[in-house]
Amino acid sequence: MNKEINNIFEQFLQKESLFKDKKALQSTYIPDEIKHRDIQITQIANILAPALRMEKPSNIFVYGKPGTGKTLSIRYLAEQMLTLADNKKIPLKIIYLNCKLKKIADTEYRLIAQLAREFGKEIPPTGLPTDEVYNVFFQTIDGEKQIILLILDEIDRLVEKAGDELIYNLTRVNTDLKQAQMSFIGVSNNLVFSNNLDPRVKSSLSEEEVVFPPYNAIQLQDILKRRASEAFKEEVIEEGVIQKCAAYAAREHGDARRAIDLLRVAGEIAERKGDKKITMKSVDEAEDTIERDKVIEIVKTQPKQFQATLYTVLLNKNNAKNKIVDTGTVYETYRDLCAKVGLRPLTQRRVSDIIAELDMLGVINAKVISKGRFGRTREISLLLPSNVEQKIKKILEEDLFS
DNA sequence: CGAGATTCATGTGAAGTATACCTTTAGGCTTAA
DNA sequence: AAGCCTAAAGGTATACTTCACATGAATCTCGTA
Repeated sequence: MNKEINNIFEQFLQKESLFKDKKALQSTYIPDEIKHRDIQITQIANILAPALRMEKPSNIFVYGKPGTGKTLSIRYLAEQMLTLADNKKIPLKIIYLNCKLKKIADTEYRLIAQLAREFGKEIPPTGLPTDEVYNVFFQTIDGEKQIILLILDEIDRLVEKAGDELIYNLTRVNTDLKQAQMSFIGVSNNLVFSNNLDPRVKSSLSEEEVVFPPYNAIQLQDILKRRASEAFKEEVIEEGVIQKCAAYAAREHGDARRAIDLLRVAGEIAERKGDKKITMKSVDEAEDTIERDKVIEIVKTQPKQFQATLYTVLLNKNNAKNKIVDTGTVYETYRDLCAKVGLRPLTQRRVSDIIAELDMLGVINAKVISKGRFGRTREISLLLPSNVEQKIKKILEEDLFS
């Protein structure tokens, strides 16, 4: 074994970790107690409670900005209900689906297929009629008396891509079900989303509504302190670090997830450097790292064509004087690039859609504007810090030219 | 000078096509009685 | 004759293409003051 590598591991083991339990800062972690969301949690609990008596609860529509504890609260309740149901032998099933995940739940077929899979049915990725998959799903769940809670996270994404008819169909399944009953919990980050919904869909989905307001700085601090005490060992956090994390997040509409990420990454950075304490400086560094890692992760997992499109945007952006490019120039360079790397070029129509999707992912910023006499186009710009941009460029080059 | 027409470059919707994958069906081959 | 395998037929979802029309403000045109 390589001696250097071995050294790294040895050193790592000798170094005393700052963390006691890193899980407490990961996004999947559900704490025993959720702070400052009592009102929302009781509200939802009251609505869902009938499920434990085998009565179908009302459908709920939950909304609030990112990082306001929506997903966390619901998962927490789900967990509680499941343990209770398990003890008392109540046939309760809770399914959680995140609709923004590409290839999982972003079309009608895929959503239903995924649901059926949750119940242990094998559904092929394509080939079956959607009706058929519906049938399989119905029959599976109606096979026994049970209550099903379906949590659709980021439901706005789903509706945007697949239309609201799908939701309407889903909310009406109960009329066809003899034994089982199904309720919906739609979760959305987008506050105005429900206004664009078909009124019928809206009324059936949001029989009840729960709003999650942003946390304020004090609440954020409180949450962070709690998490930190679980995650870190005693005395490893320097004075003011928590406040700083909270302040950063409060600036971004009280996004607790961001605050927690910040703290975790700051801890990781400090640990890697061999520091004994997490300092303010680590937080600053974490601030840079986080955004970068998030975007990089997205970029890496995109299909080749998306990467190629993004790459041409990057190329053009640097040549343009005001850092803004338009669809036409992107498409031209895109074709050149395709020729260079041996990729079959797509039509401008498709590239236009891809640009729109990249915009939705938040990697680029594309706005449709009319330049009067000079036609109309998308003004594409990047909002990433230049070091992130360089890194992405490198990754794309590796991916594309190999 | 100003209202309305024109224009450009691309957005955008609808319909069609290619591909990958599915089930069903029919035929052919093997096997066992 | 029954059973099993394979290949063809017929069907679907998805990503993409093709076609055609929609947009919307800068610019042009032309009638009027």
